[in-house]
Amino acid sequence: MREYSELEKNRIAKLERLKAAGVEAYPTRAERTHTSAQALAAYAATEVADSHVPQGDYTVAGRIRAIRVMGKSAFAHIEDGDGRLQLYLKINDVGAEAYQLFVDGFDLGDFIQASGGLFKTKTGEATLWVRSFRMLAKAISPLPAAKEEVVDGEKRVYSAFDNPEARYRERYADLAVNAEVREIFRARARIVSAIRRFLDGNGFLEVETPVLQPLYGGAAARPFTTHHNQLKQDLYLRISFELYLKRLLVGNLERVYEIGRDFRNEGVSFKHNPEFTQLEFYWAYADYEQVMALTEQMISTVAQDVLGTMKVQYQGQTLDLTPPWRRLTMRDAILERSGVDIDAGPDAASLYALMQAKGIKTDPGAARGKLIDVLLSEFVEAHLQQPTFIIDYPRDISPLAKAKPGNPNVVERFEAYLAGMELCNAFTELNDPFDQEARFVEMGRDYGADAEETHPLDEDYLRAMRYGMPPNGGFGMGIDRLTMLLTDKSTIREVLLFPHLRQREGE
RNA sequence: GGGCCAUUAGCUCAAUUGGCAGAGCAGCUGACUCUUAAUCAGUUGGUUGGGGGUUCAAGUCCCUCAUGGCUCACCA
Repeated sequence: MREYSELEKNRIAKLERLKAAGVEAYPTRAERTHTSAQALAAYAATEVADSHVPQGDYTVAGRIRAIRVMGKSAFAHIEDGDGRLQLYLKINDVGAEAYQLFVDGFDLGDFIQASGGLFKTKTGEATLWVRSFRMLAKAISPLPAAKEEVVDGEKRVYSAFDNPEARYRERYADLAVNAEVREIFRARARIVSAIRRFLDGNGFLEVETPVLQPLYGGAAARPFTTHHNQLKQDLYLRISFELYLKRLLVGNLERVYEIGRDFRNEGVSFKHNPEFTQLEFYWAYADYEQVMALTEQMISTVAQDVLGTMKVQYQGQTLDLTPPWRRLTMRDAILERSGVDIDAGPDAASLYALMQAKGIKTDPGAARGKLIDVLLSEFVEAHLQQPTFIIDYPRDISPLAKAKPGNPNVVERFEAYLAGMELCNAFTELNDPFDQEARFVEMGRDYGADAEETHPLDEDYLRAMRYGMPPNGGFGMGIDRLTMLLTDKSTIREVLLFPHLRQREGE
């Protein structure tokens, strides 16, 4: 049973009074001739003899963010999608009845439409001298911010709404009250659109592949499971797009990409959300060197488009995205930071022994790829602040990547790191159906003890590959993480409109 | 899943050694026809996250549950 707070009861009473006075509190239509920014720009461009006399005819609409009543006149600030505008209401100009209605019936958070001319107050703020106004939508619940004003071009916030849990649970209120939060999502949209422009401009075709899949694959992650009732078939929410996009290369689509949602049934952290937005592209006749070059070009171009610079401020440091980025083999990276030469440990047992000798604690049963992963995340990642490509990964943790010619234990794969965080993952794609099948089987053996990490053998994918798949380079990147980097946010939740939170009791 | 921390009015936060739960803003009443954190006077608002315990007395100490934050683990 919903219970209204004292403040909400007040507003409901006001709503009743407005209705009694014949005011429609939720009219069907609104009118607007100018946004706040358009009105201010139009006024600024107007020749004005006496700035204290209202000029022009503007109708604006927005949410009331501040009200200052001084007896028989009142000031208010409204906020719309473009910014803020001050309103000035005077009893002589709007009429006693309407004026009283405003003072008694309008609250912070209400949507209002107002018409009049613009003038400058004696403190110099361009302000709408209201001739008429009306309610567009009455707010029943008070917005969770007490006060917020722009003074001397500087924003001052009082009692800001900044409790993270409340902000994420009631993101609508967060957005309504915190303009800088709206800005994050505008930036996010510009990032996605810049990526599309870049890939489209490079001859890539945007495609859409199934989210509901009979088999999951393309990454090592636990899937969400669902069920199709009529077909009586269990389905998985995809954990990656990879195997479907590469089927398209078999179909002679040479450059494809998809931007969409992946789902991974795993832990939630500052850089993991159960669903996240992924970009993957596949590029026929290219290898990982070409993909690397395209990657640094794409990300630096996006930064330039969105931020106007390739030197990005992130958590107090400057990340320079200007190509070319540093390239470092995984072996050298690990050797440099931990003193362990992974080439000297060609199998799990010998590598484990090397790590033991250095006093590095690990799980003795771990596969070689896992051990390398430990070395990388423990010794190297934190040092990879400036953009760096870590290249040439061990074969046994890369079942979809092609081996480096002359070195069967190493595959042509890279990951880009920025601010100590993995940003993207790419490789020269494996296109040999026999090798691919062997890898699938191998994965089943290496991780067989843990059924959840077993990579299911995708027979249809192998069938596709047997029709012939051109040599190609593939790429995957989390859009959320790129957005974190470009908006200077330290957690993924800040760049997701509705991050996953545990359900509250009773909801 | 583990560890640490947090949860007090609509919002942001106080509350000494366990000793009458407070402030600012918002709200309400009144004054005020160029204010901008408007100002001035008055005033309402609390199951201190839920449950249990110790105590003459618990926001404060103990147990437990819930949610969140940070962190570790997990995450080719």
